[in-house]
Formats: sequence, structure tokens, C-alpha cells
Amino acid sequence: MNRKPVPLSEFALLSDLEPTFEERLARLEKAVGPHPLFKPINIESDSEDDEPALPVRKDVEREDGRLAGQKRVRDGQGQAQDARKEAEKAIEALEPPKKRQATTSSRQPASKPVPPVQPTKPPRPELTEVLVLDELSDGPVASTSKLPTAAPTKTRSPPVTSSPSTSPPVVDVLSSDSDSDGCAKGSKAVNARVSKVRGIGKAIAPRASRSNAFEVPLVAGQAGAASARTRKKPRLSLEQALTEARKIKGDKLAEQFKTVSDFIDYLEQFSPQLADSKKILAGCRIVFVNTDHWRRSSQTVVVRAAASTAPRNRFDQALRTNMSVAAKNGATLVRPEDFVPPPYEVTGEPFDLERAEAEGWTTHIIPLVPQGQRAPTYKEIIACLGPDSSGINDDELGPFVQVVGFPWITKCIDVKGKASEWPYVLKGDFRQSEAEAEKEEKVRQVVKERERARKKQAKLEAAKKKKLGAKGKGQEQEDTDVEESDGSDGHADGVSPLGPEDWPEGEAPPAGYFDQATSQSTLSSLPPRQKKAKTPTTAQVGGGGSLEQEDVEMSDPIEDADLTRKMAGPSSSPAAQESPKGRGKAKAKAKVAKRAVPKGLEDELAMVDKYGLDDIDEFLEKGTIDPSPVSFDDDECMILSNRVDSFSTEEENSDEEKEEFNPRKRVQRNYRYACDNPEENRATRNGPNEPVAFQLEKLADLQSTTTEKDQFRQRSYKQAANKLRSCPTKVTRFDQLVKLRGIGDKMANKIIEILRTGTHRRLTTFQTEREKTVKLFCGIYGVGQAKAADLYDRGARSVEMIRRDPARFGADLLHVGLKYYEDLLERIPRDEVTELYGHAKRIAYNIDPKLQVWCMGSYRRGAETCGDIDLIVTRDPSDGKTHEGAVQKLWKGLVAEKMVRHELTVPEDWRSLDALVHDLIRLPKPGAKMRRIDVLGVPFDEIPAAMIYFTGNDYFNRSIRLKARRHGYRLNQRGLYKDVARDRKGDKLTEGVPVPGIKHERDIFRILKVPYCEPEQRLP
DNA sequence: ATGCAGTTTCG
DNA sequence: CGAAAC
DNA sequence: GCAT
Ligand SMILES: O=c1ccn([C@H]2C[C@H](O)[C@@H](COP(=O)(O)OP(=O)(O)OP(=O)(O)O)O2)c(=O)[nH]1
Ligand SMILES: [Mg+2]
Repeated sequence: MNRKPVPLSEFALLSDLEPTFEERLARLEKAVGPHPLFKPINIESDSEDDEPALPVRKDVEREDGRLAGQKRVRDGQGQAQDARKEAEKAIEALEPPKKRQATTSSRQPASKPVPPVQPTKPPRPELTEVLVLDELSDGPVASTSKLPTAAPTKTRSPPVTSSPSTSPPVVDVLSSDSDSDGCAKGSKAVNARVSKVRGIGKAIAPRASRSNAFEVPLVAGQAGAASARTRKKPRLSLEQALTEARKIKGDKLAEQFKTVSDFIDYLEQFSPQLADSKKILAGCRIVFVNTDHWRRSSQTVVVRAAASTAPRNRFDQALRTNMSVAAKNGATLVRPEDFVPPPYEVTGEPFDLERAEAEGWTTHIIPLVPQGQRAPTYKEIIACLGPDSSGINDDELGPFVQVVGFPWITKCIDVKGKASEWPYVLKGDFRQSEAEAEKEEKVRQVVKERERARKKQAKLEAAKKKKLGAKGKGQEQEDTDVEESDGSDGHADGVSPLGPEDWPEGEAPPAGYFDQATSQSTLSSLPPRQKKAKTPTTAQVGGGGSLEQEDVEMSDPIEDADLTRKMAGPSSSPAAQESPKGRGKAKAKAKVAKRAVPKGLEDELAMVDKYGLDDIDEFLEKGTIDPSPVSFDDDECMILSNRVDSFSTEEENSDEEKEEFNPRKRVQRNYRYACDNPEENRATRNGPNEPVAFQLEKLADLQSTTTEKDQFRQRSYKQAANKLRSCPTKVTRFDQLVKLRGIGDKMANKIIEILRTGTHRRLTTFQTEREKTVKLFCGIYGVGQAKAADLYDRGARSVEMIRRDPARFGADLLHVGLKYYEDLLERIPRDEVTELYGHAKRIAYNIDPKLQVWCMGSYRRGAETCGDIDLIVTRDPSDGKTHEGAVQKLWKGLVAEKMVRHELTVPEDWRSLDALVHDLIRLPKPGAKMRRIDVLGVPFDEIPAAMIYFTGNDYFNRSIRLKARRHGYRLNQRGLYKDVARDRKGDKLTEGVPVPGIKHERDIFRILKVPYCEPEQRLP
């Protein structure tokens, strides 16, 4: 947010003084509180939390004249598939913050999807003419708004307002001259008004699209560049308009602007030029009202007539000021006549964003409260709204429009502003009690949910422990530490054996899953090349074995004599000293999430359940319910609405948790380990949540990762993004979000901000030069957070700069990284990988026809572009030969053909069976870019584990490894080991013993009870 | 209040 | 041992 | 940052 265009390349000196993001945000929020749109929804107390219902255009289109060229084009179609692209583009558009100073937010009303219902509302009396231009409908905007879902469904709209679907934004009319000189015009002229349209996304600034056809183009995309450029010149900026308006003195003011709406009409002629849609109030659709004429004649009631004499919502100086402030800060001003509450049936704090957006629901009402006077009553407020001078009906204010005092605005925007009260509570607002109660209910529901889950977890844990202790031949269960190890079953502390309940699906594993050999028939095809000479596993655990059986199964899996892989194998690794390297991790952490849980909620359970049931997430129903609820599930049939309860399921309660007979089928696939996701909701990059996930991932990438804490935070962001990607339907509500494992309240709030604005402030507004530059340096191969920060602190500000002065900044790896900086940043087209892979195979074949070379990593996962080339080299040793030395020969072959360039790292022992090479390679043709390649030599019997490892992706690996760990195993690139003893901290004390009988990837999945997952599905 | 994947290579 | 990488 |  600093000035300074800053080509990030050059040396920005004062950047050293920049406050960090945290400082800025802290300062801002301390004074202002959270962004009004994103006021965190606090689970615990917070009854006052008001999550304003605010529709905000989610993708903001920037039409900055100057860069119009790169405006993204949105064609309004297939969002799904292009979600990602779109997201990318959006980002791109936002990314160069430096360039976009003058942007205007032009959020076009989202008209499109919804049929233009909006008849014009009754024109206000004074209007002289109404002009509705609807060209905007074509806008780019459309695409987003297009989220069809909600909009169409709308129910009735409040009578008063015009119909919801917003119509095209208004466009004002006004003679052109007026714009040049701004205010001067008589209000009358000014009034030539526009259609109503509350919908104007942009506050004031409907694009005066009047005649300019080209204005529209912004939608059109690139083409719009030129036009965009032209657009900016003639119009008065909002700023200027406001300035002009400010000059109008006393009487004149009253004369020119009789009502609040008149003023809005005036402002609407101008484009909000400074608008950065990121302004603090962007997205707030505020109605300013003035109840004064009501108060005067109050008791007398009568009303109707009154309107004519004393206009409703009389405009005055204070309003001018207040409205100007709001407008300048990005709020959308809505005429009282155009007030649109969400339809009453829309209840609850989580609301339908798309619809809110499409229908232009008003979010805040700010009554003018003259000094020393009492706040207006509910009645007075509603009397000021709607097209009819008598106001709207009691029930038309809608459930969650907030009525706030002007100080609220001050508080939002002015660091020093003070506001004693937030949303003020209106006297006589009958909604208060109900709405409040409702909210409370929801909050409790969530809390309760968590509480319940926690209890279950605890119980389960306890039960397991007990069980273990009991059956573990009197093994002291306390031994959690050390010693144990060799004892076949002492599971360390938190270890829980895999049991049927661990089967993610909750359902029994497909018959035959446990014995591949025979299962053949039922099993879906096995991976092509994998031959199943399968061992007739004794595992009989078919359907739902009991825990005991499980144990049996794991403890005595065949002594498969075959490759007696030397047990020592794993331990043999050189440095493998498993010295307990418990490095004290000192992390004095401050914030502790208090998860205070109001107890005594028990009784409410019933009610909550009922309440909550109705709005169970759509997403839950979707991917989960089988259309044929046929009874195979005995026990849940009894439950009335079957799956209603949905969550709660999880595996947590899996165990003997029968307490609540809620064990119905799990509706939501919300597993602890991402690798457990069943087929139907594996993470994908084209799901409905992709745009959000994409942004979240950006946020993750942006996280500095200097401290351990930061790294885990980053991990959390990524995991949350992946979780979102695994949801088959769009998740938009807070309560839905927090139910997803891996998404807590902080994350949910961030997601909500993303949903509403299309981005997160951290991604745009707040990013220091240092942060940006450090990130930039991290792109250099061999440079990570630490080195990057160091470079920056030593004065480096651009890659060029470092190149120029190699002496000053290390060398070695860095050298190579610098040399090919540009090449290595690029991803490799799949075809090129295929080509390089072909060369490798050819050379390998010439060395030894029985050598096998496979391309792994993202290539195996089917990616269209790969970050590098990952190869595995192995050889079936059945004829006595191994691949020993093969890696080196292959390498020499590549070098001979001049493809390999550098040796980044090479194994200390080329002869080692698991030689690993990291290097650079390029096709032997001119112009070919330098690429990264990793070649891993793998002993044949380690192939299954190595394949899992090298196939990835990294989060999939982490997830499956974590699951393994939690169940007493250890999974790494060489194999799966059981009976691993660990100390309290989790550091391993023993290597564990290799689980025998593993021949294929599937065996590992099976043992860990992870549903087999094709490479393409191993996380996005 | 603590863990969060598990490993190799380099300097 | 820490940093960077897979 | 999330879950335990
Ligand atoms: O931290 C990591 C990084 C990678 N891997 C595994 C999984 C990954 O699939 C494989 C190859 O790593 P690479 O960095 O090449 O990732 P990728 O999945 O191939 O993606 P891409 O190369 O397209 O960036 O190594 C891990 O287990 N942990
Ligand atoms: Mg790769």
C-alpha cells in the first residue's frame, strides 16, 4: 500500500522501514476493528457478532485505464473447468499491485444470470426521466455472478423493493455537460435519473455508460484496452465530485439536494476513481436515512401526506459529510427507496453470497442521528425505506440488515475514530431477540459439535488404550517411552491399531480388499504393470473384522520368505544413526486458542439438532447421499430423516460410540487424512471451490516460512485448500467451513473474505517490499527463506543485482541457480518430459535391457506441466543382477549426449543401490531450456514404497505417512515398517521392522487401510 | 500445550 | 547442525 | 493455523 511503483527489481531503500504486514494490520485493526465485511465470526462468545450480510462482488474487475490491456477476460462460461484459469488470471490482474493504482473498482452489478427481473421500480416522483441501460449485462461480471445456484432460487422478494434480481446497473443519464462541471447542475437536472437499480455494484459509480459503447468492453477483454484508456479522461473523479459538493453552501445545498437520493443521483455520475475495490467499505451497501420528518410529526402518524411537504430522508449537511466519507471509502450508497433486504425466509448468518450479490441486498442502514438526539426507533427506520412513502412493513427489514450509527463508519476507516457502540441496537426492533437467539443457537451448535467430537475422541482414545493395555499381555501400558520396541505389540502412546473402524469409508472395505490374490475379481483393475504374484495373505479380515482380528492380521502377516531383504536394510543406511535428535523446540507461544465451551448445552441438543438440520450444507447432501436409500444399512434406517445428522460421523465416533444412535451413514467425507478421501471426493482442481482454494494457496505461498511456526501455518493453508478442493459443492458458509477438518475459525474467516472479495487483503494490500523480494529470491534454486532473507538484508534487491555481484553473495549452488534462474522457474510441458524420458529409457536399454526406468512425480500423476523430471531406475534382481551402477552409467550416457549440464548433487557412492542424482538437463537442441531432473536408483524390493514416495504429491505423502505413524507404522521411501517405538515427542527410538509381503503400492495402501488411489488422484 | 513426514545432501 | 530440497 |  505504499506509494512507490517499485519495480521490484530495483533497490528500494526505504523499504527497510516498512512496517510489516502484521504491524500494519494490527494498527489498523486495533483502531478500527476487523474489516466490516469480515468481522470475524467468533465462535465462543460473540453473540454480537454480526456478520453482516454483505454481498460483494467476488471478483472485482479492475479497469485501470492504463493497464487495461491486461484486464482479464471473463467469458462467462464454464466456470468449472476454467475456474482455475480464471483464478489465475484474476490473480494476475491483481498481482502487480504497483501498477494498479488508479484502478477503479468497477464492480459491475451482477446482472446477468438472473433474468432481469427487476422491473423498474416505481419511479420516484421527481424523476424526470428514466433511463435504463442494460448493456452491462454482458459484462464480464456475469461470469461470476453466474453462480447460478442461488440466484435463481430466490424466493419472493420483499414486496417493496423491486424485484431482486438486480437489473443492470444503473447508468446514469445526465447530460454530458454535467459531468464536466460536476455539481453545478441543478438537482433537477441531475436527477435525470436512472433506473433504480440498487444493484449498482459500484457505489457510486455506475459507469456512465451511456453512450460509450466502448465503455462496456471492459468486459470484452483485451479489446477493451483502448477503450479503457479513453474512458478515464472526461469524467470527474468521485473525489472531485465530492469536493465540489462540499463547496455548496447551506441553502444551496438543500435546494440542490432535497433528499438523500438526490445526492446519490449526483454522485452516480462519477466514476469512483480511486477506488480500489479494496477499500475498507467495499462491498458494504449502505442506505442512509434521515428520520427527522417522522419524528416531528411522529405521534400524529398520518404520514402519507407528510411526505409531500417534508420529504422523507431529507438531505442535509451532516448527511453530505457522512455519505461522502462512506463513498470515498468504497461503500455503495443505496437510495432508501431502493432498499433491498434479503427476503425474509433467508435466515441465518451464513447466507447465500451469490444471491445476496445478485439481488443487491442492503447490508447496513445508517440513520442520521443529530447531536444529542435519541436514536431512531425501528419503526422510524422502516418508515424511511422503500419506494412507498409510508415505508416498508415490519417484516421487511429482513433478518440481518444492520442498523448502525455513523460512528461505525468512522471506526472502520479512521484509525482514530471512536465508536462506543457497534451496531446499535434499535429500540423496538423485534428482530433483535429472535435474530439474536437464532445466532446464538447456531453458535452453540457449532461449539457443541466440537465439544461432542472432542469427547468422543477422548473416549475413544481411552478405550483404545484400555484395550491395548488389557490385551497386551499385561504390558505396562505406561511404557510409552522407550524400552518397548521389540515387544511385538506394545504400541507406543498415541498409536492406535488399524481396525475396521479406520477404514475411512466407515463402510466395510470391499470384500476381497484384504487379499488381493483372490480378490482379483472384485478389485478394480490392478495397475498395469504390477503383476500380482500376490501372496496368499492370511489376512482374512474381510468385511468388518474386530479389533482383535485386525491385530492378528497385522501381526502375523505371512512370513514371506521371498526377498529376505536384510532387515538391516533400513538401519544400514550410513548416517542413519537414529540418535534421538530431540532438539528442543522452543516455541514460546502466546496465543492460545481458547476453546471455551459453554457447558450446559446438553439440553439444547435436541433443539439444535432440529434447527441445524434444516440447513445442512448442500454440499453434504450432494456427494454423499445415495439416491437409493435402500436399506442396506440396517441401523440407520430407523433414523427419521436418515442422514440428516450427517457429520458427527467421522471416524471419531466410529468406535463404540454408539451412545447417540446417530451412526447413520456418513454424509460428509471429512477425514482426518487426506489420503483417505474416497473416490468421489478426491481433491481436484476444477471443483466449485477452486477459486477459493487457489487464493488460499496463494496465501500459503506467501507465508514466510522462516520459523517453524510459519511453516506449519503454511501447511495449514495448503491443507485447507486441499480440503476445499475435495468438496464437491461450493462451500460458502461459516458454519459449513468450520465443520471441515483442517478449517478452523481463522481459516473460515479468511475464506469468507476471499469469497466476498475474490482475494484477501494480505494478497493485495499488505505486502512489504521485503516480503515480496524475499519470495522472489526463493525462486532461485538452492535459495530458501533463510538465504533469501539474508540476501535481502545484505542489500540485494533483484536477481540481477545478485548476479552482478557474485562475490558478495555466495556461489556454488547459487551459481547454477542464478544462471538458469529463468529457465528453472518455468514448468515443463508434458511433451518435453516425455521426450527426455524417452532418451533416458533408450540409454538405459542400451546399458541393460532389463533396466527399468519410470517417470514419476507430477508426470505420473498426469500433470500437463511438470516442475521437473523425476525418474526411478530399478531392475528385477531375479536373474542375479541388480541395477547397481546403472544410475551412473545412465548418467554418463546422458552426459555423453550432452544433455546433462551440471551435477547438482550426486550420490557419494554411485554403486549404492539407491543412488540419487539431482541435476540439470536439457534436450539436445538449440533453444532448449535447462530443466531439473532427479534420478532415483531403487532396490527392487523397495519399489512399492519408492513409488508411493516419488509419485507424491508431497501432501499426499505427508498425509499417508502421518496416518501410518498414528497407527504405529513408519512409511518412508524404502518401505513400511511396523512396531516403531517412539518417545513422547514422537522421535523414533527404533526403526521398526519391515512389514513383509509388500510387493506393490497397493499392498501398502491396503495395510494402512487407505483406499487405493490412482496416481492422478493423489491430491491436486 | 504440543505435534504437524521422513529423508538426503551440502556447507 | 541448519538449510534446502525431494 | 489446526487438532488434540
Ligand atoms: O517435500 C517433498 C517433496 C517431494 N516429495 C515427493 C513427492 C513428489 O511427487 C516427488 C517428486 O518431487 P517434486 O518436487 O518433483 O514434486 P512433483 O510432485 O513431481 O511436482 P512438480 O515436479 O511438478 O513440481 O517427491 C516428498 O515426498 N516430499
Ligand atoms: Mg517432479
